[in-house]
Amino acid sequence: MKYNFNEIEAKWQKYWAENQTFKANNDSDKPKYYVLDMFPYPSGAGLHVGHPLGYIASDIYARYKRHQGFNVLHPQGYDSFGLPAEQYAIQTGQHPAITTETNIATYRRQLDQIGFSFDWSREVRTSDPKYYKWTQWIFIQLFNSWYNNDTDKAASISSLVSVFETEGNAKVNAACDDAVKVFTSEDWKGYTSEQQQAILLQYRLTYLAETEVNWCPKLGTVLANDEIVNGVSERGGYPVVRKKMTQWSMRISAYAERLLQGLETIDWTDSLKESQRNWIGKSVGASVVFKVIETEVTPSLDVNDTHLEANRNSHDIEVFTTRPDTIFGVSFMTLAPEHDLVSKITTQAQKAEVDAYIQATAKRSERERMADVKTISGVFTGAYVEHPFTKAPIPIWIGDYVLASYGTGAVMAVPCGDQRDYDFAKYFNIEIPNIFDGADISEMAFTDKNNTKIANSDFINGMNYKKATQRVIYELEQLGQGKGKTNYRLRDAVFSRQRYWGEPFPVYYKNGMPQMIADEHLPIQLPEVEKYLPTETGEPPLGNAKTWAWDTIANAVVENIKIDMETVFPLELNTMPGWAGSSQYFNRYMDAQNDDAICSKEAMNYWEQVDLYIGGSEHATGHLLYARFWQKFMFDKGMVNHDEFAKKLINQGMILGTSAIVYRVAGTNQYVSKGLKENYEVEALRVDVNMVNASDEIDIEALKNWLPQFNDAEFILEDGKYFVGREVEKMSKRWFNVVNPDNICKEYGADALRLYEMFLGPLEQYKPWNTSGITGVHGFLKKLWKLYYDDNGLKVTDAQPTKDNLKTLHKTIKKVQEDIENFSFNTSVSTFMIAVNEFNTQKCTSRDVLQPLLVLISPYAPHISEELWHALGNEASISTAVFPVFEASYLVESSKEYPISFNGKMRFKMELPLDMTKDEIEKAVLANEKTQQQLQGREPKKVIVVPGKIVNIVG
RNA sequence: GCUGAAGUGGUGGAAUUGGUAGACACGUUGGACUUAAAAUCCAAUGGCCAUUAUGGCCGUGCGGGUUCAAGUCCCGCCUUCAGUACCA
Repeated sequence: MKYNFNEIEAKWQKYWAENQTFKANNDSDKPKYYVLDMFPYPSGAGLHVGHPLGYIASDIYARYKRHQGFNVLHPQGYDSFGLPAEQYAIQTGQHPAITTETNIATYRRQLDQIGFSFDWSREVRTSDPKYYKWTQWIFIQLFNSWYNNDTDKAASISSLVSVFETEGNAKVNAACDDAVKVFTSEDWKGYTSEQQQAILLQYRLTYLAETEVNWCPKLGTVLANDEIVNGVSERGGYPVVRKKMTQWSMRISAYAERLLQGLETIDWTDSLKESQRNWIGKSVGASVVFKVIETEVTPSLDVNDTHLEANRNSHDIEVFTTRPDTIFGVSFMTLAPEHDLVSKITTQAQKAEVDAYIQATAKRSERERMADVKTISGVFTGAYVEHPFTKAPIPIWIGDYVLASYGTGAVMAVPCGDQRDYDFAKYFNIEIPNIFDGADISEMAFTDKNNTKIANSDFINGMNYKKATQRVIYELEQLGQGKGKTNYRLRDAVFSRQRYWGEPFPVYYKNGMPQMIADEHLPIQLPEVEKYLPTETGEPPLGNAKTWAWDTIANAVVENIKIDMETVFPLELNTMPGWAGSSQYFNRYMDAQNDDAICSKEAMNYWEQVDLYIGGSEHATGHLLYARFWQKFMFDKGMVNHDEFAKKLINQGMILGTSAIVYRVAGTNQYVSKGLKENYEVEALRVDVNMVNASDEIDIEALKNWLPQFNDAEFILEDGKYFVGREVEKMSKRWFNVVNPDNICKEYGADALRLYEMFLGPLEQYKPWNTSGITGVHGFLKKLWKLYYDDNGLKVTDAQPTKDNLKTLHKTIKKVQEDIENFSFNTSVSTFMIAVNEFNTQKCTSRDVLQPLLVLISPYAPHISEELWHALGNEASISTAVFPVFEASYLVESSKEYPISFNGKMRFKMELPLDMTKDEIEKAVLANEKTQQQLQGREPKKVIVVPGKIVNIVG
């Protein structure tokens, strides 16, 4: 019988689907295990061989856990809202739902042919109204919540309202907008409903606010910080500018500290945790208030602009510093050009110069400002602040090295202790007082805070950094001009997108204030639009919808013409960002068909949280941070029972493409083989890798037919062959280096694909795909097959296994089990190859070892294992089989080949019984002829014997 | 700059955590089978030297160190990749 993999794989895939072999049960007595993949965005290009890498790894683990007796949840779905489908819709008019549906069908076919053990009965699609109903629902819960810093958790907004009604907001310690004003209970009761709603918006966990956003004109939408790479959009690489817009935001900053602390409790990779720590960017220091000296200040200050901070006036400048100990080294103050106070404090004399500077910096895009960090620029405002302790006047400057978006947008400049302040001071000839004992600051600032004592600093002279910091904070508190403060870089996340293909908000507007639609009317479904572009007035695409208004009597979406602002109101035109749908899908899988809740309490109590999550590290500061935020919120609200959603996370690396390059002689249609290209002036062109064989030789006829430009090309050959150059880069259509798993499955089989992807190298690593190597694992599968079948049929017998048979089997069990548990799937493949070779050499036919061998291999190569498993007479699927138990006794040997070393260098080997004592071993080795030969009559100085391992003779 | 990861044959990568470096596979070379190709099988394959079998020397990015023994541990460099960056 021949190994007909195509037939076998189709047969068992059908069997698994029909028998729902991998359906997970929500009420089982077995222990549970939840293995999750990052669900894919179904793009039009389909899967390439790089995509399934992580899925194969998680599938091996899931199948292994099933063999270990766990009830395994291994679901899959689609993150099906997103830009490409919408871009395609704009170009073709095709509804994104249709494209998405087609793409999903392709993905499903491709995934199925690889033989994954997914429980498809729990499939979710983020663009499915049945699913996004719950995304909308969570949005409403966030809207109806605020963050109480005293209890350190989210609480319902109604609890906040009752505090306002009884005592105002003076004692409320909330994560809220900085601009919140103090009011009493009487004030509160006197406010109109709109005023009250406006105040509550400043507390809600999702709120509407005018924010400076990253606007991408080309995409016509705002982008989150993590969607921008090097100043251009991650998708498409278009320029991004800053722009003020009214947007929904998520108050993720409220959770900054808990997101940081939570990292300690989860088993994620260090690099990923570090990325998140950097992104959260905690820094501890102090906030200091500097009072503007009033001489020239324009009198038209807004006296009503009171801040929660006591003692603060509108013409005070608050700064954040991590070095309060250097406060006596302050010689100027720098404000960001965008700082609110700039226009208020600038003197008449400096006004023209300041305005010119602000205009110049505003013109420069963020990108230019980032690229150009060396140029020092700034301008004096003419105003001064008073030093809190010395009362000396300190000049206020503006400089674009200060960022409006970090801290307070103002810094106290200490040129002797900070290099940027130093450079600025040198450039503008500002004084640089030295406050470090013995430090040399003639060339550069002294930034080493741990190796100096403070000098020239009044009450902190002679103190170290730590003591001085404490003292300065204490003194500032006494003055009411500062306090210890922790600052986070993490910004609130903008949650609005001016796109069509995303979750609509369950929000309508009444008197300009947002109103939530009640839970029972969800989902609010995406309306039909005539075109997917922004409207002529610049509104988002939903502005094109004719039926997009909320009738508060009928509780239904109705036609826009019915809007009367009495009972029918306009609906929100923005949609939610890509990360909305992916921030809670892992909980939905636990109970995917539930219409009454995201997940029932019972299901939640059973599955608890994801035990193993496998996905790419590119989501470190996006999805993985937002999902943790939502999970913590849901935990606060008692919807889930863990405040981290994934216990363990592994980042799979990427499989890269190996592009093929031909060299065209400049200005001709001649192509020169790689080895001869040095003799010509050439330009490199990428060609389809599928025309190139394993030795880098290209099929010239195929190339000629590939594109018209090659039809009458001439080739300069080496040894009658044309060799291409190679380049390792991301697999992408534009480099013609995409390898399609469909072709691999057809030619070598899914099992070969699975084994080979694992064999390529460690899971976490980036590695190039090279199709020629697959013959190795393909050959292994054929050998495996031949171990069970020869020309006469099945050759497995009931013969007693030999000692050697058992030794090979148990060696393999031990190694494979260790490998799977350590996620070193690459080395298991080698282990299987060695085992099969050994069984071949042993001429093993014994069912007692060949049957357990199949179970070991089945997580990796499920189809062939299932086929042979049934051929051996088993009725049920191999996935119900128990993983063989390792018995150490089979590996015990009575003797071993000892390496005998001289001065650490191995010289020869010697067979010695393992039960010998140290002394006996030493004696035996010294008595050996070869040892004597090596010693040449000398006495050894020392003999080191490590029983079972090595003998080393020092002489 | 900072943070994280990593440097082992022509290539992908192993090495039981300090104990025979290069498993396994690709590629290459030679051979068998075949009219031929494919497939399959066998042999060789880190470098250098020697050879009648046996052998010898050098080798895990570089330079030191610890140790009977270092790819592995310590110190100091170099390089590559990834993330992040005027963060006060």
